[in-house]
Amino acid sequence: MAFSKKEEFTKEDMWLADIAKALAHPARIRILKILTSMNSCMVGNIVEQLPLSQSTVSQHLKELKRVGLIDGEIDGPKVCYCINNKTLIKAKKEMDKLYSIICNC
Amino acid sequence: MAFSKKEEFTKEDMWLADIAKALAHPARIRILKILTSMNSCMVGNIVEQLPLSQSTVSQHLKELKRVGLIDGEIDGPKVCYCINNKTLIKAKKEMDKLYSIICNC
DNA sequence: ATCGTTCATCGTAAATATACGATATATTTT
DNA sequence: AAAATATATCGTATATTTACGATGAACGAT
Repeated sequence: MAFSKKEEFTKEDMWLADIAKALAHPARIRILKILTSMNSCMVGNIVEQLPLSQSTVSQHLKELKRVGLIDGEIDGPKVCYCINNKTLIKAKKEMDKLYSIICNC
Repeated sequence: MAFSKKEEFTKEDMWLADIAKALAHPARIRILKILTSMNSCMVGNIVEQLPLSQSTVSQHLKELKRVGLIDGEIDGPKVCYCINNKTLIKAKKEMDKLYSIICNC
């Protein structure tokens, strides 16, 4: 491959594709749901609810954070993750825009 | 890695993650838009509008077809691709469901 | 100061994705 | 039957993703 051609598309399509990529693993969808349902947002509590190791969960959290779907706030030795509503609302808006273009929904 | 743990999640989360995966490349988002905007749906016409080779576009079409977002109908030596509205509507519905759970949108 | 807790990062291995040219297949045209 | 056209698939190379254990860094408690 040598290099990716992803850059040769519109910023809009690239952004949406990147959001989709962040959602492209059931663990990450699950994590978003967990973050919503729990009062606590500690990594440990998330790990408990997933069939994955702590390091793997940490990587998934990193990917969600990369696109801005979640934020992590350091709280002593712990880290408290939470949904970033602003990004999520933008994602929903862009997603709806795509659907309105390509579909009769 | 040796094996994937994707199977250890709910069918719902797996399905949505798989749809997201299909949308996780700007070329595939572009293809969906092209299929909507054009009367013709020949592969050749799609290739013309993308900075990618014919074989690469063919692979992207295969991925979209895999999850049922598009259908391909053989028409002589050509293949006519089109959006599968049924899958798209289901995808939108499931996507909205996710957003309603995790977001105040 | 050391210890336990919490989490990220490093190193590593296997799987999957992305991209292309070359080739194969199928059909239409000549 | 041969040539042209349209597309899929194969082979291949590189990049990225997924997963884990081990290690490291930061903090609070002892």
